[in-house]
Amino acid sequence: MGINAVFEALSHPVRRKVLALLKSGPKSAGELADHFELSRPTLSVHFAKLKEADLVAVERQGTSLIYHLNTSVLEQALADVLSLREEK
Amino acid sequence: MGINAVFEALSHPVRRKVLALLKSGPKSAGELADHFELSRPTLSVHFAKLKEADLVAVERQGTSLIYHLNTSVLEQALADVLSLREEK
DNA sequence: TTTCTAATTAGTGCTTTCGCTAATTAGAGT
DNA sequence: ACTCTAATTAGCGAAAGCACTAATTAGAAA
Repeated sequence: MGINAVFEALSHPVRRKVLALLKSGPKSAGELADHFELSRPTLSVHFAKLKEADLVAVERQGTSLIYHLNTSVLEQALADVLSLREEK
Repeated sequence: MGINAVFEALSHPVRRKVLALLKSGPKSAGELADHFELSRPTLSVHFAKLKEADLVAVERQGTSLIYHLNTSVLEQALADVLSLREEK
């Protein structure tokens, strides 16, 4: 996993937009979903991939799940693109 | 097209390794292929995706095709990751 | 033109991704 | 316990990704 999952996660436009939305601050799943014309379950799967790549962190707040952007992991991916270092 | 193709291209480890190899200078398709345990046709398709994303440029030299890294496009992708700007 | 080498395109099979609807889990409020 | 809302997991079908072998294109050299 690791960097592979990160690039895989970044490969889909919806997931990149989710990250962009989180840049301005943490948001609930529903709040994020309102920015797309996709079903909640579909978005939920996208969230799961971002979480798997550790690009976001989740926190429960009552009945809502709040997603946070994990900036450090994103910046690491960035550094890897810059230097074109490869995993493994 | 555009940024979408770039991130799509970056999503596969083989293609990222190709870019890393090109960092040290232009190389022919065969030269690149020697670094992988994949068939030439398979690699050829990977090259095509990198070309489609404009991450590499190709130049014919006799019977060989020489691939060059297109640094500016790569750095643009990098900038996009940094700022999390989204296309469209 | 024939031949050889370098590389790509065509065609196939398998696996993964992605979207949907339906069903399930989790917490809050009554 | 029941119910409502928020969100995820399960299951399915369509589409795309990836690797292979076989066939094709392009240039160099005889």
